[in-house]
Amino acid sequence: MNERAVFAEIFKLGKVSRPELAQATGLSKPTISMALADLERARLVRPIGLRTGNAGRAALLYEIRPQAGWVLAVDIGREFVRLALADLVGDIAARRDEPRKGGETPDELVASLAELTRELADEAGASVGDITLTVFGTPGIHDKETSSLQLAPNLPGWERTGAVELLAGVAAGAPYVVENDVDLAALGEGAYGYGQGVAHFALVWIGTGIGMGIVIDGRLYRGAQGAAGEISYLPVGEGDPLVNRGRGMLESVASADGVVALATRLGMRGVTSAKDVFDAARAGDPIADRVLATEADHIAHALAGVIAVLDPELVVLGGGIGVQAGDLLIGPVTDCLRDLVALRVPMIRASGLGTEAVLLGAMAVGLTTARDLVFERAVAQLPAG
Amino acid sequence: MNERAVFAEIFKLGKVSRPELAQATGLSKPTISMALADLERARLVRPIGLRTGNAGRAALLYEIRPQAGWVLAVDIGREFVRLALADLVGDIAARRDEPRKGGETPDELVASLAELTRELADEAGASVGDITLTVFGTPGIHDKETSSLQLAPNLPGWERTGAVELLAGVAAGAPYVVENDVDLAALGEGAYGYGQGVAHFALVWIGTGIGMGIVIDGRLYRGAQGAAGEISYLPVGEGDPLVNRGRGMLESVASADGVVALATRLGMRGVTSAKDVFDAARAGDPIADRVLATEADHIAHALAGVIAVLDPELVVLGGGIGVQAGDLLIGPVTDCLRDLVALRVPMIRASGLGTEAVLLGAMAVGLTTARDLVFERAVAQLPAG
DNA sequence: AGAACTTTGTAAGAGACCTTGCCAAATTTG
DNA sequence: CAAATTTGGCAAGGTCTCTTACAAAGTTCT
Repeated sequence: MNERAVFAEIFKLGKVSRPELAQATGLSKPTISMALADLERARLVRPIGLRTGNAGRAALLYEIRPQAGWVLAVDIGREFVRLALADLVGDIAARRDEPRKGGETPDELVASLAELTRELADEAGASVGDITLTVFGTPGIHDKETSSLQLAPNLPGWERTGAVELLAGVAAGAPYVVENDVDLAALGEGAYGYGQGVAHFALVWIGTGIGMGIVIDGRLYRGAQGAAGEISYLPVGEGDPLVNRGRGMLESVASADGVVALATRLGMRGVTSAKDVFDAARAGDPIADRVLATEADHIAHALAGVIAVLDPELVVLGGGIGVQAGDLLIGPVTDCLRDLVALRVPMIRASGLGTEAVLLGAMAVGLTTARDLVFERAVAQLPAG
Repeated sequence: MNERAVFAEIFKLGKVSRPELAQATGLSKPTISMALADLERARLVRPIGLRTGNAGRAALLYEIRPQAGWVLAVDIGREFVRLALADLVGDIAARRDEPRKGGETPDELVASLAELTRELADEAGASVGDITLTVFGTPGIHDKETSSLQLAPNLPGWERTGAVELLAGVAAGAPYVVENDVDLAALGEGAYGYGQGVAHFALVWIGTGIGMGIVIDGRLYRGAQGAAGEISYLPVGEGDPLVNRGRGMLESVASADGVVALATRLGMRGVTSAKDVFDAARAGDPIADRVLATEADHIAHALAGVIAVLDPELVVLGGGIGVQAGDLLIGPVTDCLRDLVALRVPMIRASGLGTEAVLLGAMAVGLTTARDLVFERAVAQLPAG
């Protein structure tokens, strides 16, 4: 139908008049009026007032009715659970970061998420039943065959068949999507970060673990098993690959733990986190400098492989290390890549989204999906209403 | 329009009756009749006769008019130039393999290709002017900005700005497409080989050089600069990466030259080509076995990186080494990958298309593009005719 | 061999949908 | 306050496709 095109256009343009819609969609005025009447009956859009100031008659402006749908985004991280509830236009009405207790069973986690969701809905002046769609960002790989999470050691119990289906209980049975957290961060980068308007890019996530989200033609690429971008297993650095089985070579040398281990090995004292090393480097500590140089070298070698395969236009560094030390790493990594890459080195940038990347990505996916859902549902019952 | 759907369906089904088309497209019988009348007036399809045998009235069968378009596929290889001329349904009407003189200038090469094209057109009972589209497969990367070929040392002179435009002269100014040969081989594998029906796969080409073609969602993925899959630069094997600058580490250890070099280093005598080594291995030569094992190991390590990034459903080995030694390599490579890959190892197969892969891929691209071209052209002048 | 049945192809009618053209309403500008 | 301009609504017309009905041409059964 034509209503779909009009609906999509209103999202793109915000407050908009009929003639503007006609212009944008290429449809005629009567068609636009008809479509708007239907959309208004379906309570998807609403008139917002007159725009005066231009010559001629004042135009009646329409906008999406924000309360036509609600999206809940949930980032299930290692230490925190983050939630955001937004209306259909994407304005976040309620937000919460909650430290995780650790070692919860799936049931316990779902129960606490459900409680938080109720609180958020209250705060937003909505009810849990109004939630159109929930998007969960989790570590590991969501195996849809068995509804379980693989390769997610920090979520014990979720590797069991059917465990993922428990998440339906968070928002009273509303539809939900489960996506890898790094993949969501990549989508967040594409929607709100440096990936805007870039067709092909990769987000490399370096933190406690290492992963990569790949965006091709503006859409997430997951691979055949949903394991695309699992670069923690890239053969990088010295040593027998078999020694590090199960964790991945790149991950063991380049992750936060790897940075701390190397710093300690080189003689730094009192280092308990990667951030300590970066702070020391900023203060001019020569050992920390060497650690950083080694880290940049490892990252560059990993990126060389990624670039050879994918030839992206842009690589964004995210995750704990990307956020904390991105500014220190971009330069050396780019320099090192010049020696490793055949053609032009793609842009390398540090993510500006910080710890919000996953949640923002979840919201971006959720909003586009929710818009389709809401439209489908409303149009299905249009003839009756 | 609806004619497009009907046209596409006839390609898929071959000889087909109106009721079958109605069934397949979901359109009604009168609509099909109308569309067929238009297509016939445009000389895109033709009635081919009655099908009797079924109960009821005999159905009039229609098919694509093969002479409605011609596609020329050209594989510009290192030692040979291969050409094939096919009609719009894909039947190859004329075929030619010509050894290259070596060291030709672009003008000389184009002139000899143009002469061969004339001969092929004669053989096929067509004229050069009938050719709808030409597809060229070349080594290196086609830079569309400058109309030149990069990273193609075997095609001297083609790195100059505008050189690629000379190719228009091969088939009297008909539209043409220039694509990397390995990428075309991947598309060939997708259209006629093991890649049929596989959404995400990679074709790894190992011969004199090394490359990879990536198919994602059934379509070729080229990357931002057209350099996706240039895996010759993957950091694999021992040694200083800088030593092998310009050639790529993987390429220097795993290509045909690399195999010969390793065999000689390990003490084999009289080895001049990789094929000698494989023949010896088949005859039970222990040194050749070791060379093969090493080769399998190198390939597996390279594939481990590719798989970690792309998570393909299938990896096909092609090119000289893939074709000659695919059967010997598949086993050891797969075994080795089990130790290097986190999740399930994708299928690894040796291409069955042999030296035809590039040409078949060029033909596959050419046919789909030519169908669109022919349709567009014919429908544009329909109102008049 | 002929009647009955099945399938195919065409013609006519009807309905949905969108556009064009025209006119009234509302606001700014001179 | 009138002219100009833009907006919104209404009516008529055209295009496209489907449904229905029927004629045509084959097969199968008796």
